[in-house]
Amino acid sequence: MRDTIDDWPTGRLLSVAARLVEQRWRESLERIGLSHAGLIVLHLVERDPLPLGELARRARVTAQTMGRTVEHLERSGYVRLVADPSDRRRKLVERTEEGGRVFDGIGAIEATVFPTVEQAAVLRMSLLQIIRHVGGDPEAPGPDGADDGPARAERG
Amino acid sequence: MRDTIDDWPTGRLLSVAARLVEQRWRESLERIGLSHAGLIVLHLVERDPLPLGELARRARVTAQTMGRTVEHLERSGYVRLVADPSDRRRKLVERTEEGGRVFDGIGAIEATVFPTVEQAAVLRMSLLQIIRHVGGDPEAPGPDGADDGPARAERG
DNA sequence: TGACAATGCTCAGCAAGCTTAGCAATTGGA
DNA sequence: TCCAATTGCTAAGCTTGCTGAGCATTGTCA
Repeated sequence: MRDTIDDWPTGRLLSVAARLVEQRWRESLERIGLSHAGLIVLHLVERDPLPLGELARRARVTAQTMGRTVEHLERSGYVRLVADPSDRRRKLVERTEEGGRVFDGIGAIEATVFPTVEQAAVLRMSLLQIIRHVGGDPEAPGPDGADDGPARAERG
Repeated sequence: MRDTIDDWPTGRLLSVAARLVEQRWRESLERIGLSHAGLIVLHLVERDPLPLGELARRARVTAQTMGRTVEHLERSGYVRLVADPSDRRRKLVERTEEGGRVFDGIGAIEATVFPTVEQAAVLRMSLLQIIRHVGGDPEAPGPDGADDGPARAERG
């Protein structure tokens, strides 16, 4: 009875699948100096600049992690940090032209990176359920401010 | 039109969901000095000791990463490293009694950590599809040796 | 047998999660 | 007005992914 992955708990399958897909992304992204985390940021600031903390909330990571990811993006020239005149504690993250070009070119390969699954819609729905259940819903505050609930700080 | 997570690509949802679930695990595991990665190892060596490389293949991580995870487990006293007399390059990873006790106590909380999803069976099937598609099937060699395919080295 | 390739593991270094601790700016109440 | 709490971000340190490089052992073949 050779141990087989079919018996693994779902949480473990989730971790492994996510890691493998992220790795596959890395293979596509590394040649343009972008990471999967950076890709998410470029996506989030597609329309308007956002403060660092708001980015963190939306991506469900801590402000510290987001700070470092943005720092790398900035070094690559894909985003720019702008001081918020209305609140000097804040730094707004803004996409550069180069960042926009790179991001727009990526949409095409998105389909080739993520493998085809039979019941994709159900998969999406399940993942959203998990995220909502475990991670809360940090999108309530809205893009123009961050006055509402903390992202996932209810455990600190 | 406030940006909402529902529009995110599935790969990104997968990453976020996996991370959130892993964090929840950490909250339960940290008080006993165990990590999610360590938990997987304790699971894999439940029956018999396995060489480090075989563990890496089954968990779909690199040998270096597995080496470090096992090192931490060893420091916590949950596994033991035994030299393989038949191949002195190898180190067999073996669960200690303490490791067995801890692992057995964890099964109970497994259900409380992973949230309930409506179509759990479809979710599992989808995750397995992704893993098989992206990560290959490194379980072919069998537990008593590692003579077959490399885990995910076809890209090196 | 002796040289070369393959295998198993380790070391060093990077990215991206996390935590705790801390500084600066803003807000709010006495 | 002024002090204290809150908020936004940074610093330092840990784990776990990764890569590339390197050492020891084993296997293979001339």
